[in-house]
Amino acid sequence: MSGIVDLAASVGVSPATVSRALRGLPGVSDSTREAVRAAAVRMGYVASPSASALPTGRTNAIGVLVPWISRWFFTTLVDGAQKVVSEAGYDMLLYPVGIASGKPHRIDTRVLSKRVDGLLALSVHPIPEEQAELRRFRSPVVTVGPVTAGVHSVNIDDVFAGRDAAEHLISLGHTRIAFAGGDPADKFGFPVAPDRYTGICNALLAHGITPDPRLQVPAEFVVGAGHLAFDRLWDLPERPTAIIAASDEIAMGVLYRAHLRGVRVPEDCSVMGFDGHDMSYLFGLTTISQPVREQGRVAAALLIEMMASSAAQEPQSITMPTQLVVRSTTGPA
Amino acid sequence: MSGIVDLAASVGVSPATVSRALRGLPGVSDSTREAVRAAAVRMGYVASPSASALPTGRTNAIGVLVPWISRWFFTTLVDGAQKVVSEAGYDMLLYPVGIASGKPHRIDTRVLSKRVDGLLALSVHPIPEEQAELRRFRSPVVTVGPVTAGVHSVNIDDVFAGRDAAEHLISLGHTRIAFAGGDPADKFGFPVAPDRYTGICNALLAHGITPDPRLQVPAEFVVGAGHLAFDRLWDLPERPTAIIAASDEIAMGVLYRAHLRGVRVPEDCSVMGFDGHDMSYLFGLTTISQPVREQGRVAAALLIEMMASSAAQEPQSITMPTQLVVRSTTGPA
DNA sequence: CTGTTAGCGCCTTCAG
DNA sequence: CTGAAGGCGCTAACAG
Repeated sequence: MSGIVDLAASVGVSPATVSRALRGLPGVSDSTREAVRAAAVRMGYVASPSASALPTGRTNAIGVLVPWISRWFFTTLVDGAQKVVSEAGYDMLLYPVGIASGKPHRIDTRVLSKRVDGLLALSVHPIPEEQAELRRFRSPVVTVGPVTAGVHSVNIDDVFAGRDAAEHLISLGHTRIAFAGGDPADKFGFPVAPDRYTGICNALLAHGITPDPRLQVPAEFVVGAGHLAFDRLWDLPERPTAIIAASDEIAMGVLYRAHLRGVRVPEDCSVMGFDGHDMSYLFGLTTISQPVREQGRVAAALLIEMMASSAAQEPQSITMPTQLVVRSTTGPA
Repeated sequence: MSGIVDLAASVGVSPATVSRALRGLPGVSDSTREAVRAAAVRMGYVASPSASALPTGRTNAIGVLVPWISRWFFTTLVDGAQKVVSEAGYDMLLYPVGIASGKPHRIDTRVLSKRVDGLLALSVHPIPEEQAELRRFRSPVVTVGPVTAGVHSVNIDDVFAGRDAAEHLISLGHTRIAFAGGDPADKFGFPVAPDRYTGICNALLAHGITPDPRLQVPAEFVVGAGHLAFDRLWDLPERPTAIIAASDEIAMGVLYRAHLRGVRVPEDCSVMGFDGHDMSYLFGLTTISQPVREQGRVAAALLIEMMASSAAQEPQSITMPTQLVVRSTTGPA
């Protein structure tokens, strides 16, 4: 375990010079710098991040707050961010947050701010405690998903996306359009599914169709939730002619269950989802796709830019476009 | 940003006492400990990891080397490991490794060993440089997947799994059994797909069937690779009656392509995969399932146990069971 | 261009 | 049970 002192001694310079040489700081002659570099490689020396974090106050790492790392949406965001982060020379700390256990993010600003130079918070819940905690964070913060006032964010327009989905079905002649999504037990007001539903309702109303509340059934963002949602909708006295699921994963569950019950898609019922899941094409699923990996990249890039320029910027909200992808699960009413 | 000195002053004790009190070390009176704790909470004090890493040499973090975070297998491993890691109070650093770019792991032992107390290496390639680097690592290392001599590992028996898959098809009367997997361009000898194929061949031979090399077509571990693989197999003069894909994802691609070309599964051709992907049931996919999340948990637990007990243990290899899951994509020949 | 001198914030002997 | 002193490995301000 050679330290900076050993290296300095072996080259015949002071530790300070080694530090300057290796970090590319000015004020070192080319020959000295080269000698130091060569010796560092030869001895396998790398500065200890912990040790240099002390005087500089910079850890050279960013933290990522993730609710469910195993869900496609988050995995893909992290994947997008990771490339940018590692290319910028930062390490990435992954922090699970407690939504999975029915509780919202548990952001412990104190430890975190001593561990990382910046924070990427995915799908932050719009509850005051959580948002306040995020704003209290001393280093730059970027969120992906629901907007937190005073914090930079990358997102899509869920209301618009919902409208687009409904417009597609309406143009196919559907009027009894159901929605599978939203969680009545959610005490934290996570807005994604509700926003998408709002967009749907807006579109219906704009076409003179009154939204039927019975056609809205709850569903978490998992495949399994689609099974139950389909059953509830299909057992209704007046069935829908089309189902919009709050995510592609839910839609996949809907399709599965429909198939099992002998319901033909799209002849008996159209189905569509949101997100543009990598596998949705396997099901021929019509969807409102969003650039998930790209959002991860953009958020990470913004974060890194903020960390570089210490000047505090006006919080900005970057909204990325969504796109209707028509496949074979939607058809005429 | 209150430090340990401020806290100590506010309680009226020395920094040393604060340190002992907060870390639960013996030699502090209950009353003092409580007073310190209360003050810490009140002032929002948490010890800086960087600062305490310096004297102790422990960073309180573990590193995870991941080739492709967005692939289901790795995501699920990380998910399993994460719970264990965070519950043990460690932070998790995610390191992308360069396999994606056609290069093997680039393990920079030097930085890493100053950043983390332990390493979880997923799907390490069996090339000497990489394995040597892993063994050189000073802190505990656990791998998941291919075994590295001298390093603890968690894995499954891929040869056995392959044999099981083939046995299932043979028992259904199949003799022309194809395999979609393996990468001829792989210069690093990643053994998973080859091992599975070896198991298949063993089973065939045990039943007096000579493996036909033309029935083995390459496929990376992605859905898209299944398309091409199916086409190549189905355009053969003598078609197979069953296809074993090296992973469920490849199998999904095979199914998609088969469906597109009007090939009925399993009437015209049986299809099965490996891994037990969360979504494989949606396709009725028969598979050899492995406990992926559990492997992540077990590997993380082993790693943490090693970090706790400084005593070096004999490297062990934990092999987890696989299981045939019969669904509807396999049937009589 | 380079070395010297102080810390960064915490932990850990060793006294008391 | 508690405090004082020294050091972990590196960086930063100041000399030279």
